[in-house]
Amino acid sequence: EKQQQQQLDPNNPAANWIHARSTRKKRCPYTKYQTLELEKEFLFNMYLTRDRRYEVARILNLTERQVKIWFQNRRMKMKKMNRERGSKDHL
Amino acid sequence: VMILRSRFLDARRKRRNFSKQATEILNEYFYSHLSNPYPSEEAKEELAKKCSITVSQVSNWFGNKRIRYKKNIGKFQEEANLYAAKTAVTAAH
DNA sequence: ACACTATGATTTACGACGCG
DNA sequence: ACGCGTCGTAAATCATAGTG
Repeated sequence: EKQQQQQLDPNNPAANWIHARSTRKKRCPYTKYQTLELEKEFLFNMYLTRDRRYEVARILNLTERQVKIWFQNRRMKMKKMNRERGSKDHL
Repeated sequence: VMILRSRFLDARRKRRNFSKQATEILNEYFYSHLSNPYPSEEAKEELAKKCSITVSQVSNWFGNKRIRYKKNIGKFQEEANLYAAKTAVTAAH
């Protein structure tokens, strides 16, 4: 097992908080078209059925996993936007 | 209408750098918790209040700080020493 | 005015954990 | 066990602010 060092020494990188799975896929930004279509689908329904997910993935040339995760992230984004919109809605 | 809406939403990316005092507070926390710079939700709320920014902004700041620090520790060495000395003085009371 | 860098915010992709 | 949900995050990228 890894041994932890002290944080008092400035020379110490103090790094056990270095994660990063080596197998992680590099983030690749989606095209304008892909994003627009995903947004349209999200507007239609925030949650995907298995069939819709398959179709969307096929049409946009993304994996079903990517589409699933995009919707999960999109819901979190909406939640965050609502949270900030609720606390103070002046303007 | 959609255009106006999109412009408004894009305006979220309009930003101002945080105040010197806010950055000071955030850095103090970061360097005094260098072995585990992950503030709890409660700690984030406290930092947000002290810095006059939102909790999301505190999360963004720590996310950016952790990755940028890790990517180039050398570049932050001077800053790290500065805050280490500062907190040492504070601790010495 | 203009590169170039610093910095705050947003976007992909997971790991950890929850629930039915 | 499975499979999809949320939550918090890493890492890359974006967009602008700051600086020389």
